[in-house]
Amino acid sequence: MALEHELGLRKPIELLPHEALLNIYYTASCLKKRADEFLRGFGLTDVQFNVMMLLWYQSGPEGGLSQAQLSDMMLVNRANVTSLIDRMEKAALVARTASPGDRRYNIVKMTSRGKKLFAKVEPLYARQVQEIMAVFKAGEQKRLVAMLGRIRGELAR
Amino acid sequence: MALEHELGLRKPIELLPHEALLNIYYTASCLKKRADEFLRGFGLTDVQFNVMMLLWYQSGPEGGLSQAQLSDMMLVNRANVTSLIDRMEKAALVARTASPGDRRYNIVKMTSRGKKLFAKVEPLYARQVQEIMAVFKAGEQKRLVAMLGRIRGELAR
DNA sequence: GGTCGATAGTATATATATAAACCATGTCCG
DNA sequence: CGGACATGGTTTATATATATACTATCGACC
Repeated sequence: MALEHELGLRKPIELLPHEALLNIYYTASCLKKRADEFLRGFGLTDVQFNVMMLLWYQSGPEGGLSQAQLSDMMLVNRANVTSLIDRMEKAALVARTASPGDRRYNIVKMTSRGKKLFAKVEPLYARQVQEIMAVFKAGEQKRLVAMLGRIRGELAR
Repeated sequence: MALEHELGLRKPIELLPHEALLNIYYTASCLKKRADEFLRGFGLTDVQFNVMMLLWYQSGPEGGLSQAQLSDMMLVNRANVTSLIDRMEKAALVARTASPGDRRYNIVKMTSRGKKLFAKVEPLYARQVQEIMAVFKAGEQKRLVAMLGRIRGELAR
């Protein structure tokens, strides 16, 4: 459906480039809401789940990631990661451990509770993602990925 | 560029549907950051500018929009609009006015300062949007809009 | 070997978002 | 009429985000 109707606008969006931009923006917002709603049932937020996904799939040789690495991989300010990890540590999902060589770093690792929860939730999450994205054939998904990559490339210039 | 490299991931994103989802999510995030950066120069946030755009282009016969209408058009909780309009009112960008017929409503209207600022900023903003989206021809932009609409349609089911 | 600059994490102030509970007002229907 | 229900706005608690300034640590270089 057209964004114009979904938002209940009285008048159409005038410029096509702006309509395209708003489509990206609001589609991301809808996807986030859906993910949050699904994950709330497990006591997680989408951001916290993303941290767990990064720790699960992207951990380095020390068995975790530093807060700075997490902030890079999430495109957020590193100040943000402090409170995020505080909350996740309080929920016993992750733990800060000292880095052996360099005392500036915290290595964030998943706890066994975190791992157990992630192992349970992740397949259900992946299934949802696949169901939603099944509106596209693989070729279309690749085309979408390529288009969005071009926009980010333009933004980075 | 591929998301994998932009985020500095050690391993590729395994599932294409998930890669597509993350592309939407991070592209929106990059667009938001860019808009915020541009608008900060005028003392605005992207959300506040969006409110002004809605008030400018979508105002009803009373010359404004209610907070509930704004929340619908922005896909946010109406609780959120209270503090947003508080801040914008403090900055003298908008004003709450009483609705003639129904005392439950606030009609939010732009102040003359708000209108003057918007009239100055909007053309510059529109130009930026057009420059960024100029990586696509009009036909591609339409295809992108259609694809994203299909995803939201799937989410709404 | 001590100072300088870079890097990691934290603290603070502020903006945006949600959910949930609440009050005031409108509407509808028996 | 009057109670039930719906709607608009606010409040509160909580989560996420930014910018900025601060501390601790590390490395490099004279």
